[in-house]
Amino acid sequence: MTTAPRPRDSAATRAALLAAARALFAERGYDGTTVRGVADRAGVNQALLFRYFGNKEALFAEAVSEQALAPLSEGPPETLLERMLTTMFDDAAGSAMFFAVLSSGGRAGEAVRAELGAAYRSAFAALAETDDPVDADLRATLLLSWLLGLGQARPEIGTVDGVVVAHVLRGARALLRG
Amino acid sequence: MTTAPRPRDSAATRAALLAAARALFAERGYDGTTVRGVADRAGVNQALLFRYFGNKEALFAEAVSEQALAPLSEGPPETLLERMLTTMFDDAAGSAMFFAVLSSGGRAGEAVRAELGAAYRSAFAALAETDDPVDADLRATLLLSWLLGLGQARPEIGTVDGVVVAHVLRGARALLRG
DNA sequence: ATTATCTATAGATCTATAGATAATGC
DNA sequence: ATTATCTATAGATCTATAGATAATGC
Repeated sequence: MTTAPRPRDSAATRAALLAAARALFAERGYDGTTVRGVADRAGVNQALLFRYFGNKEALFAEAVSEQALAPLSEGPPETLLERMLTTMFDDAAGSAMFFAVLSSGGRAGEAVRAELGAAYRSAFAALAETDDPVDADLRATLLLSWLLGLGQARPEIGTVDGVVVAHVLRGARALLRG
Repeated sequence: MTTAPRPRDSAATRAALLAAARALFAERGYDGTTVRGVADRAGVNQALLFRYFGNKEALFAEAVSEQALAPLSEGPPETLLERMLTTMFDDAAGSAMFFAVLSSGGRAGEAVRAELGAAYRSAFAALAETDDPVDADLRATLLLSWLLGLGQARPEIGTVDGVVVAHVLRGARALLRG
């Protein structure tokens, strides 16, 4: 019962680890994901993870940061929320990396999380219809909280057609523009 | 540096453990809370926790379930959301046990969480203005997700006066009655 | 010869248990 | 004598590292 050794391809191994990490971090958050789980899912020896990324936190940052910021630059701020909700609830397993970051509790990934949160917060704050910048920021934070909760409850909510998106958009509009 | 042994009072020790557990579970969720952390906070030897509660999960259930259901019976459904938001954002450290349960990921406390979620969901679903019971349930779930996210982001949001409550109520109203 | 992969294990937690110690009630 | 408290430790993870093995490139 000896397993055949992996073909020697460092680029592929690295990519497999990143893909596995993205899937697991998105599904279980930072603490709920073990390096061994990532390595197993990637079909890679666990020690290689450390060889390529150094430690768990560096893997997290590299796996997550780029994709998590992507929605910000893929369209205008006005459609940001709708695009996020659509990829989350309509596109099958739509890579909700954004949520992986936000839901990764503890002090781990603090830097990544802060950067990401600030970027989204300011995007949403700009949509708030209020003259008070503090209030605009607060509303954006409350909206981010909703997205955080939705990300965690997603397995329970399931992938319904456009109904979820419509409901949330209606609530968010009242929050930002009420 | 020997510590004086605790006075022998099993009732007080038990109560101290429950109080410490409530605080930590609320703050860090199930996985983020260690039995040693609970015992230390209670000023109690860690082995006593197992003597009195058997295991971590039983402690969680006993510490959390009663308080987490309390808001349901402390007023009419129409004011449920407002009461929850108020204790969460206005009452200093308002015991948000509800959130402790919801945010305690993994399979731990599954029974407690399912029971609690169902109770709140049906209370909110009854407020949704739709003839479709499935849609009512969906809207309630989306609202619960918001509360979950708010519970986790609370430290960041801070305790502002009534502004947070008003914003969330406005969004929730649009969600349920839109 | 270089370097990707794997084995083995250290060291740090964490939950849980067995059994010793010591304070109260009779 | 009873029982609340404490000591010590087992056993299971989990992150991380050191160093052996084996596949490729020259």
